[in-house]
Formats: sequence, C-alpha cells, structure tokens
Amino acid sequence: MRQRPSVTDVASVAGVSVGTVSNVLNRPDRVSGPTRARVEKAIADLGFVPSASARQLRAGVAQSVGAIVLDLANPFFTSVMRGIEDRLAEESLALMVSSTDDDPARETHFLRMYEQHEVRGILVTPVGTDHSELAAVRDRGTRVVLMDSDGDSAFPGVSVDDAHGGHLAVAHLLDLGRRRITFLNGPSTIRQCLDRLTGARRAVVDAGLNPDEVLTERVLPALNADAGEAAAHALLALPRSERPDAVFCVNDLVALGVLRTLLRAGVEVPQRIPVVGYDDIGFASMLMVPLTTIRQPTHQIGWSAADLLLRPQPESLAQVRFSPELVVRASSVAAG
Amino acid sequence: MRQRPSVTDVASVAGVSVGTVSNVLNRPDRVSGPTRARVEKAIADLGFVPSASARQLRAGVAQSVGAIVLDLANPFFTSVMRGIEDRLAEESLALMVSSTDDDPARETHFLRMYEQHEVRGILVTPVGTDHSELAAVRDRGTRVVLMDSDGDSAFPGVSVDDAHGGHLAVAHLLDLGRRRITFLNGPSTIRQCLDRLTGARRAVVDAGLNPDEVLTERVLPALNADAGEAAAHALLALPRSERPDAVFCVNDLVALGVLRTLLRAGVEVPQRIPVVGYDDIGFASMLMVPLTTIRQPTHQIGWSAADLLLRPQPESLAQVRFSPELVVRASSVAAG
DNA sequence: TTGAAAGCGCTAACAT
DNA sequence: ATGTTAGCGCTTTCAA
Repeated sequence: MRQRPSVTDVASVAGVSVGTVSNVLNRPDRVSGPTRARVEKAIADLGFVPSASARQLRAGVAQSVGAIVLDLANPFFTSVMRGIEDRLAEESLALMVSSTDDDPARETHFLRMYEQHEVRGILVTPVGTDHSELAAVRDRGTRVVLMDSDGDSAFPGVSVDDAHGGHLAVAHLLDLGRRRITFLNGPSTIRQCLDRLTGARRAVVDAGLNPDEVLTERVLPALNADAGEAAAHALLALPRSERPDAVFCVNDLVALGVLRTLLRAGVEVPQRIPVVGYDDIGFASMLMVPLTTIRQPTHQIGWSAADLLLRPQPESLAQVRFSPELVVRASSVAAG
Repeated sequence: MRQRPSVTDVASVAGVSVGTVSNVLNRPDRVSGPTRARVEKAIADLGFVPSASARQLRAGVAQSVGAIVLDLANPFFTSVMRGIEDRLAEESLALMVSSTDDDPARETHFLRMYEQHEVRGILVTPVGTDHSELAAVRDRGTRVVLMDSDGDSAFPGVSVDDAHGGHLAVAHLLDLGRRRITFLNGPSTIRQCLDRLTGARRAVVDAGLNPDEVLTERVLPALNADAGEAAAHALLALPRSERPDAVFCVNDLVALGVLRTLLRAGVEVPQRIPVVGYDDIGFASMLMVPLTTIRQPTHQIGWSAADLLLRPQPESLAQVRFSPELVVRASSVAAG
C-alpha cells in the first residue's frame, strides 16, 4: 500500500504550489478556473484526502466535538445523541461519544481524552454534583456544555423543567377526579425526583386541595419495572380504604411494572386506577394498555446543547430550559 | 485565556529539553527518577495536556476509530456501540459515531469524514449491498470492518447466523408439539429474513416433517408492532381449521403486536398459541407475557468488530460468526 | 493569481 | 540519561 498522498503530491502533479492547493481546498474563489480544474483533477487522480490532524494543528480549529453521557444504551441518551448528531451534521463535525456508567473516574478519563483531541467542546451529562473537574477542563480552554443539568450552574447547558412535569401528571389525575394519588418516586437526592415531587404537590395546592391528604409519596429502592411491580403489590395489599385511586410513576419502567401487576390482579386500568409514567420511552405506546406519560424533548435537548456549544453566545452561561409535555393514552383515559 | 502550554513550555519550566518531556510522556522508563519528577511537576503546574493531532501527525498513529451504523437510536445498534466502546476503552481510543438512516449518500459522507480524521479504522453496517465506496476507502489505506454483514464479503467482519436463529425458533415450537406454524417474516430481499426462513424450513425437515404443510410464511409490509397487530387480526379471522397453533415473528416488535392482539382477543398465550420473537430487545422480558425470543449477541458483535480492527489478523479478511440463542419465556412455555 | 517559506506541537533518530 | 534537530501535512502571511 502506497503512502497517502499529501498536498505536496497534489501540487507537483498539478504543477502548482502547495499554497494553491490549499486555496483550492479552502478558498476556491481565490483560484483561477483553469488552475482550479487542474488541481481538482490531480486530487481526484491521486485519491487525495486532506489530513484533519494536520489541518487542526496548523489552523487551530477542531473538526470534532465530544459527548459524555451516563449510558449510551439508555434510550433517553440515545435520542439525545441523535439530536447532537443532527446539529453537528450541519457543520460536518465528527462526534465522539462515551458512556461513564455513573463512574466519576471514567468521566474524568473521557474529559481528558477529549481535551487531548482539542475538540471544539464537550457536551456532558455529569455523573455527580461535584463539577470541579469540569471546571478545570473549562478553565484550560475547552468549552463545556451541560445536558439535563439543574439549570442553575456555572456552565452553559440545557435542562428540562421537572417540576412542571410533575405538575402536569398530577394535574391530569386531579382533572380525572382522583383524590388519593400515590407517587412512586426515587430518592430526593436525585434532583429530578425532588423537582417532580415539588411540582406534583404544587398541582394539588393549585387545585385548592391539601397535598398531605391527596398525594402520598412512596420512595422506591430502584427505578425499574421490578421495583414498580413490588410497589404495586404493596399497594394492592393495603386495606381497601387506604388504596390509591391513581398512580403516578417517576418513570415509564416503574409504570410498566405497575401496569403489569394491576392488570394481572384484574384491576381495571384506567377505570379503577389510572397510571401515569414519565419519559415516553418508545414502548410506552405499545403496551397492552398504552401508557399516559410525560414526554421529554430528548432530541431537542441534544440539538440545543450542540447549538449552545457551536453558536457564539452573547453571554457564555446561556441556559436553555425545556418544558415536558403530557401525552394522554389509554392508561389514564379509556379509549374513545 | 492564556494559550495552551506545549511541550516546549513544559521543558523550559522543568529545565529540560523537549525530547525529555516527550520521553516522560511516552517512555518514562528512559528518564531518571528526579528528572521525571521535575517534568511531571511542570506538567501539573502548567496544566499541560498533550495535543492528539500533533502526536498523530508526527507519530502517524491515530487515537480514534469511526463507527457508522444505520441508526444510533435503534437498541440493537446501541448495544453494539457499547461493545465497541468497551473494546476501545482498553486502548484509550476515542470513538466517533454516526447514523446513516439508510442513506448511501450519508454513508459516503461519513466514510470520507473518518478518512480525513485518519482513524485507525472504520466499523460499518453498510446501507446497501454495493460496497464499492467501502472498497475505495479501504484501497486508500483505511481499515474497514463490517458489522452484521452477510459473512461472505471482501471485507473482514462479524455476522450472526440467522439461519440458525430461524432453526432454533421453529425447532422449539415443534418440540412443543405444534404442527401449524405461521412465520411472520419480512421480504426475502432482506438477507436476514431470507436466512431465517431457510433455517425455519430446515428445522421442519430435520424433524422429519413436510415444511409446506407445517410452516406458512406471511410477508409483512413493515416490521413493527402495528404490522404484527394487523397480521394477528388476519390470523384470527381465518376459519378455525386454518388457524395456526403457533406464531414465529421475524422480530420482537412484530411479536409485541401479535401478543397484544391475541391477549385482547382472549386467546391464551402460550396455551392456545405460543409466540416466539427475534432479537431479545430490552422490553421482551417485561411484557405482560414475557416473550420467548432469539437473542443476538449484540454487545459481542461490537466488541469483536472492534477487536478485528485493532488486533493484527493473520489473514486480513477474518470473519467472526456468532450463533444466536433461544431464550425461553412465558409466551411459549407456561410459567412453572 | 500564484509561489515561497515559516511554523503549528510533537516524536524519534541521532548525538553527546 | 539527556539534548538537538528534522519533519509529519497543512495553512497562512508575505512577496512577486
């Protein structure tokens, strides 16, 4: 296999200088028609492909962006990635990705890796709340944009209004006339969970009711279908008078477990107990009883984060905040 | 913001030459203890981060790999990506990804982009069967490895034995005593579909039965849950004597639609009609009736493709072939 | 409009 | 063990 041709090779085949080849590549208008044609022919004949690293070294501007998420296999992040991809495609930038699996050491490792690659910037879903490593990277000159952050940090970023999401879900159940709502939540140490609870309670207050009477929070040990199933069993074991007349779940996986359990036990959904989830994962609409849920604009989160990175901001700490959206399906309102 | 420090800065702060700094970075054993300590201190004090592009330009060896898949939002590819990630992490290589959305023009675009980045190699799920662009890239010196290919091409790659998968599914249903099996398949123009049909028929023959009597193929217009639902309705509309006593679906989404429809119609699954899917997507185990399915080793596909790329192969066209696996759940065998 | 030449940050060969 | 230096492929003045 012969060596990759360089601008020098192109120049000599075309009978011009390397400067002219570079101009054909970057400022074709500066080059006369015939010359440009000769150079382009040489490029094609040689199969010349410019070297991104040489270009970056000399011009100082990167052709890539780094993204660090918790887990690429999670549909939420996957959709976010597609949003990033779409924004980067507009500028022909390469996207580097990695998953931290909630490990701060991995996060640091990948930050450093992207820093070495001198990427245009790094889009991060931070593992923890200690952003000192992120700050160090930023202070060394690499732009950092947060995704799904708390919307109140020292970095630019995009976030979703979780309190509003909680509000939407519970207001919907109240609209349906329900007054004994159980919220199957995660621990309040997770900001998203805390915010959703806050919004849920506010919805009750806004309806002129007493949250302590109407809304009962139960904190789950995990946020998956099995935990939802266990919680649903516990609810069914309660004396009739204490049983909820509606369930709001902190995510769709939990809702899935709840739904499965209620249906198996012969509890009619939504007539006896409507169920609302959170996230609108792809499967929510395909279940036996399609799931009412709170949709987050995942694609837009990614797109906007990339946009925040690429577009020069008036103020460098710009925050973009999205509102989630209620998607009503059969698990809360009988088909009609 | 001050300029990024370079090896020259580190050298002058540490009072050594740039060669020594480079040695500390790449061959620390060549440097004496005290000197190395001084250099490392200078690196830390300055916040020096080596430039990957300068290193690549000089050393000629890339720190990144490119991956091109049909759609990053598809759980199948996501899992493959995690496999790639895991293999690359072993060598601290960055992973660049992009989705073609089945568009050959996009595929070409990304191939070229990665070529410019002079990646170690490119892992591709090709859009079509015309691999001439891939061949051009390879002939210019970039390694190309195929994923989920037909296992019989001019490129190294990994593939899965779809005929075996079809065989496993139908053999399982035959074992259950079923003799009127409907296979809800995709068009035979898709290689995977054709191979699965071949395997399915062979399973019948291997059982000493006549495939034309035992196995009926129905080709669906789409391979999603709605198509499965429509197909299931059609099956239920058949006269009793022509109704199948088992259904094998070309993927889990189709199976999901079938399952939903049968259950709603009051058909007992698995007692009356066992259902088998294909892929073992995450949700297969979480359905009302957990789905029996054929699992593909997605993570391993990615891992092995990356391994094929990175590890010097004895023969450059090495093929890795995986066997899918039957996962029995309640949709084919009543819980016990 | 085109050419000549410097130099981006780094590694590796060679010299000391 | 450490220093010196050429040069990877490219862009970008500056000159012609």
